[in-house]
Amino acid sequence: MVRPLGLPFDPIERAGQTWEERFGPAAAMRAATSVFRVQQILLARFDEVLRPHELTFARYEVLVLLTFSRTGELPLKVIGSRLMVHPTSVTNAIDRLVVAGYVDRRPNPADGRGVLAGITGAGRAVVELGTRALTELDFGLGDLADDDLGTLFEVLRRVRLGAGDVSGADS
Amino acid sequence: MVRPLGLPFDPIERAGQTWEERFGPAAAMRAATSVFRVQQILLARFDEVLRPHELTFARYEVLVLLTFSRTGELPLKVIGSRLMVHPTSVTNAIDRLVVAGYVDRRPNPADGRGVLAGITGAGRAVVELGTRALTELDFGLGDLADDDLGTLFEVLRRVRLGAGDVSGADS
DNA sequence: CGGATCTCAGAAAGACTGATATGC
DNA sequence: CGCATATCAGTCTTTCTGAGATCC
Repeated sequence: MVRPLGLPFDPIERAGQTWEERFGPAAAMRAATSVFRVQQILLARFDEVLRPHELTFARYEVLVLLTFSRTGELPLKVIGSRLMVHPTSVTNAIDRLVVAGYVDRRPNPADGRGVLAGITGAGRAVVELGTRALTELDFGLGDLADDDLGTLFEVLRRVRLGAGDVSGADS
Repeated sequence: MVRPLGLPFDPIERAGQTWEERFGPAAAMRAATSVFRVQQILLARFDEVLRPHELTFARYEVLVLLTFSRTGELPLKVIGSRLMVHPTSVTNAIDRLVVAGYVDRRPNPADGRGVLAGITGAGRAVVELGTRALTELDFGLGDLADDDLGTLFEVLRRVRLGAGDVSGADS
């Protein structure tokens, strides 16, 4: 749980004011800082409700991705690409999911170098529980109206597209 | 630097589609996931331009806060509160800033238990460099118009307020 | 005294580098 | 052969818990 600050003022707004006096326009600084703070708040909320299920949010995402595939298994390579995490982080996450019994490793019949992560019955069960917990939590965004959720997604998507999250058309 | 994915589709949008088929409304999930991804992108950009100055973004924030105080020094307690980080994280960050020569520790004359972190001349110089680098980078948000920056800040502020970032009035 | 401030030891997670075995 | 796919060892950063020293 993130400690509520309970400050008598908004620290980001306060910093923005001083910033404008010293350095100039602060709109980008305030927005970027807000992204950091909100990410911290959301991650703390997610990990809190997932901890009883022996999951972190990162590991939960892996399981969701596996349930989304037709066969319940995916090459580690694909997992890393979709979730945008480092290859060694994937190996690490899968290690822990295997220990928890939520996933197992299988050789990739289509590629002798590759490894498939396959979700187990226990994995499918825990995804249900985690999803219910996160949904009840409104993904930490219960203070936002549907309009705001859509706006937030669209604005952030512009940043992601600029970073090369997507190359081609489609979308 | 965050690896551009170059996927032929938007992985978050794709996940959102499957989510709606399986679990229901996906607006909150898409927005939350976007916050995580954009935070990752911004942090990578920031650390990249700050690394030559022996700074991480977290440490840069500490230095900025110090330059914003009249005397150039603040109790560690206040730093943690403003930047919303754990006390031990503050101790750790200050340790490294001291080693880099950007900060020194001073006893707090007003409170024998407390410690003040004071910025040095080298610290003030490096803040200038870091600020210039981040400003040139538009804080990673160069793809957004001023309207978008304001919208992003406002929407995220609603989330922060709900989390207790601010208790009283003012704002 | 109870409570606040800070430090330390230790654990955990994730991100990353560099090297390696294996197979395309 | 060069290249891709893991994995491993090890480092780094941040976060957190629990304990303690110090002082209000």
